[in-house]
Amino acid sequence: MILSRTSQYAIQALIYIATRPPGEPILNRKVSEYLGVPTAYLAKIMQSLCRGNLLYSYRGRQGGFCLREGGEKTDLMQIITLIEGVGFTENCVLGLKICSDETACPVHAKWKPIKEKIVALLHEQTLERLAIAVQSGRYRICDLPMAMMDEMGQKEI
Amino acid sequence: MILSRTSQYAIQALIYIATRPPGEPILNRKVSEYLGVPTAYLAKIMQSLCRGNLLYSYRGRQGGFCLREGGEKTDLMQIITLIEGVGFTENCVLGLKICSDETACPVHAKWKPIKEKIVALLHEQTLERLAIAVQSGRYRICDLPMAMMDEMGQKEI
DNA sequence: GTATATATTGACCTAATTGTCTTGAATTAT
DNA sequence: ATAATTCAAGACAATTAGGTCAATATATAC
Repeated sequence: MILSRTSQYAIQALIYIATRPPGEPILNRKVSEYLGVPTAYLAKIMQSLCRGNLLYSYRGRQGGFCLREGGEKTDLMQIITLIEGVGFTENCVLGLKICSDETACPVHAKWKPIKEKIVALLHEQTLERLAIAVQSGRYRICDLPMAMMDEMGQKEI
Repeated sequence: MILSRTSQYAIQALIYIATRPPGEPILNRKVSEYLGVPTAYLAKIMQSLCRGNLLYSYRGRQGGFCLREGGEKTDLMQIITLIEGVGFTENCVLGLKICSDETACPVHAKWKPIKEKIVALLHEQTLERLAIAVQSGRYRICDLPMAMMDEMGQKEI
């Protein structure tokens, strides 16, 4: 698996939050129900995202989570780096501790341009773009069919 | 991390075996010492590679492991698929159970061509090519400096 | 045949990841 | 003030990946 489950949940949650009206806190419980991911686990991930300055959190009634100002400009690379660290793209494919342009594993040279493409892709995918894609109805961030998703939305707003 | 440690060990071991004279069994212990990976753990991985028809194993004195006939044509994609299953490239980046060209996550379309490039690269990297690259002395499959690697080689042959 | 060397097997251990639960702190509505 | 609601924090449990060990089966050398 390319991304850890934790990164996947983080990305899904952030895209979902980005599709909601900004400044209006959304509950962790609602996000987890929507995405179908474990509530308590998502809560910890949301905490990391707060500590990583991607989200604001508010306690008490009317509380919840909001994107920070400018948060729509956050891209997937930032999120993944926050959760998994820089090793995600920097480490050697074969696991060598030392693998650079000078002293390389036999895959290094071929892998490098692909890695750069991956990084470029992850950088160009901002929450803003992803949220718009989802709002268009052509793309999904969870496995529930559209009908159920609408239903859940109606019930709560 | 893109590849699991297990896949990394498997690839390193197979490349190393491919650099040795074919038909001459090499000990698991020697491979693990050369690569600097846990002997007992590598033994289990070698077993998987036997069950996956990439290696032959021989017990008793003069025993060890050999590439199967034509094994030099084995490519990295085959090895990874054997160890991690097909999900490695087929699964959705965001972890959705359902994500195809028809019903997709918002990254799917952009990710697809990159994924294809990764798969193509992994397919063109055969043990034969990788072994030649390592034998040229320009590339490494373990973290030991060349001097120590030579030394280990001398001691045993 | 006996001893030695090797892979095989399965049980076991350890660490990391993923997931759960309980308690506490902060905020708001009444 | 009080009660209700929400996030924060840390302990805990379950699962998986990574790693170890001991007993066994098999082959070879002598």
